[in-house]
Amino acid sequence: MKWTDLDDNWCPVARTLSLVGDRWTLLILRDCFLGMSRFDQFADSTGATRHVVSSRLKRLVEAGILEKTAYSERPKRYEYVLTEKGQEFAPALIAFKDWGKKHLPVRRPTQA
Amino acid sequence: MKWTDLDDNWCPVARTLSLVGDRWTLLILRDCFLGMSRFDQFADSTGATRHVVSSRLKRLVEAGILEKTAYSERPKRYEYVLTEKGQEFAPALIAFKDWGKKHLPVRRPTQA
DNA sequence: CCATGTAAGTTCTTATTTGGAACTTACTGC
DNA sequence: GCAGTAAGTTCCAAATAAGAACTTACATGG
Repeated sequence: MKWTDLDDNWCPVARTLSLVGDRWTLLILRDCFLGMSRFDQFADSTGATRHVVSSRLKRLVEAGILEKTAYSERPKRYEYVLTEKGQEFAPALIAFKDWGKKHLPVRRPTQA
Repeated sequence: MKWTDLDDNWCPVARTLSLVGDRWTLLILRDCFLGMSRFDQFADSTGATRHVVSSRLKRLVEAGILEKTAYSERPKRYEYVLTEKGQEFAPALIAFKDWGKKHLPVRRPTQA
């Protein structure tokens, strides 16, 4: 069975993950919650390749989780913003954050 | 940057996802919460291939999220059970379940 | 008009992961 | 010895990801 076959699975967790469960997707959503909205911000912050960021953003927009809007007409420039639907991923990200803080403390001090 | 480089990332969400963010992992954890504990149960329920299930279980045991115990000595047979650490993924899975129920209603009736 | 810069992708090649199915091991029972 | 059970392992093909360069559409300055 393929991962993409999960979109109409009996289980809501599976249906959700079929949208956001590929690598880097949830980290892009994290960045949106942190206030980022530009393509290069996502690429720099997550560390994913530009192609993957592009592919993930397209998927998230198609799913109605992010909204792609132009913030400049000439030249055409876009930003990606969480929709209300997207805002509702907050509990999941908070849960992962709490888990990571408790169980995976940073072993060395963070550098800028 | 590779996905596996995230294990000592500044962000706890990233560190968490470096453990559980690969395809099928969270669905295996879902199955554990549902009471499943055997290898074939995970393979049948998730739909992932046996190789992927094996690889994911190994990773989860290494991370201390699941515990692999023998429930039979002859022949040697194993089951996988959530540790306390693993139990603490419940909020994340509940969040995805809630999101999926609200935003991705099943379009056709589920069959047995 | 040309060069440079910016932002957002797109393309191409290589490396890695996943999908699929068969196979292997260690037992039990007949 | 064969069939069955449970838990993996192996191999090959397909898909995805990593990495880096390239392209497009603008603006600006000389």
